[in-house]
Amino acid sequence: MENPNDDAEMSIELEMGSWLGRNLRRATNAVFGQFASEFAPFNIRPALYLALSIIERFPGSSGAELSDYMTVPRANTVVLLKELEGRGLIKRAPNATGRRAQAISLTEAGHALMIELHAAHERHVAYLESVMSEAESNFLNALLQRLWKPQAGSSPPSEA
Amino acid sequence: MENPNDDAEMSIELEMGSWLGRNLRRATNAVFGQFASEFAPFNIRPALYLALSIIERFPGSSGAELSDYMTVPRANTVVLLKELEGRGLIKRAPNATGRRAQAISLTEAGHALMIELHAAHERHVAYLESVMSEAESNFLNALLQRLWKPQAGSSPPSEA
DNA sequence: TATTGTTATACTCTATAACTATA
DNA sequence: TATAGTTATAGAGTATAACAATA
Repeated sequence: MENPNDDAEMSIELEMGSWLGRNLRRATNAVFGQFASEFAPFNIRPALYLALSIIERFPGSSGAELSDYMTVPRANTVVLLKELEGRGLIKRAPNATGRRAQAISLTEAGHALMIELHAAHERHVAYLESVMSEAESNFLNALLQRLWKPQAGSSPPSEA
Repeated sequence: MENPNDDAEMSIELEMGSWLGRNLRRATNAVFGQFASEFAPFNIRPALYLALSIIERFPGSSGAELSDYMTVPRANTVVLLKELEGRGLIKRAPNATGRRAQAISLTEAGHALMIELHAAHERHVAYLESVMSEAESNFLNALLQRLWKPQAGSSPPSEA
């Protein structure tokens, strides 16, 4: 039997209110999957598009700043930057103030690609909008942020 | 500077409505992280707890059935079952109807552990309830399911 | 032939430790 | 000493291909 017990399965889903984590991950994968199908022609993953978008918006940022924007460990952005640089989409110039911090910016090819990526992104957003209303989306985002964003007053004042 | 531009960062988060994917992943990780901290003493990951819970509820299931319940490829449940069996939490008996399908059930140790795991799970749920109300949680779950669950009428009737 | 169990592999993002080079 | 950049490794869940054994 390929669906042993629909009622039972449903009860599993509903009773264990805390399958929230699972629900979250599946939704994540679904959204990323739709994103991937939209961006597949450009071979761009979500993380790459985010990095490119931030670089586009804040050209001249350093890798550490990019990491801050992405709220991701530096070690990870390094890999992204390496890949983007290898593909000729970004360039890293020695910062004016010194040689350590790198001033990252899009190349011409990067700018050109971003035009297409933004279009793909709009299609992705359109898909999401077909699934839920803007009000629902806003509420969803607010609830999600409540789960991971440090809430004001939720942590005691720094002891340092 | 460790937080280069709070306003800019916020604008990134808000303008790109489609950072929903990112928002989802971070929320997922946060929820799983809280789960992990609660289950750390037992060295049980979410997937293991889910598998154990299903086996507890539907003893005698086969691996394929468990895969159906979890909506996960068989290849993955095999690994989970192997780990759980290795830890003495489940047993696999030759099914009465034949030798292929395995009748999976909890061992005594498995049942004993589940008592503690359920308690840990309740603490996890309590945490989630401290973050959002039940109404919000229900709405969140509904929206999430809309993102990944096949919607009624969203796919054409089977052509088979 | 179809299904079950299995192994291996790959992919996503995230996270940590540890090293180098620079300021 | 502190920061930036880097490398390597690991962890979580998910997914696919491919094979053997069984029905």
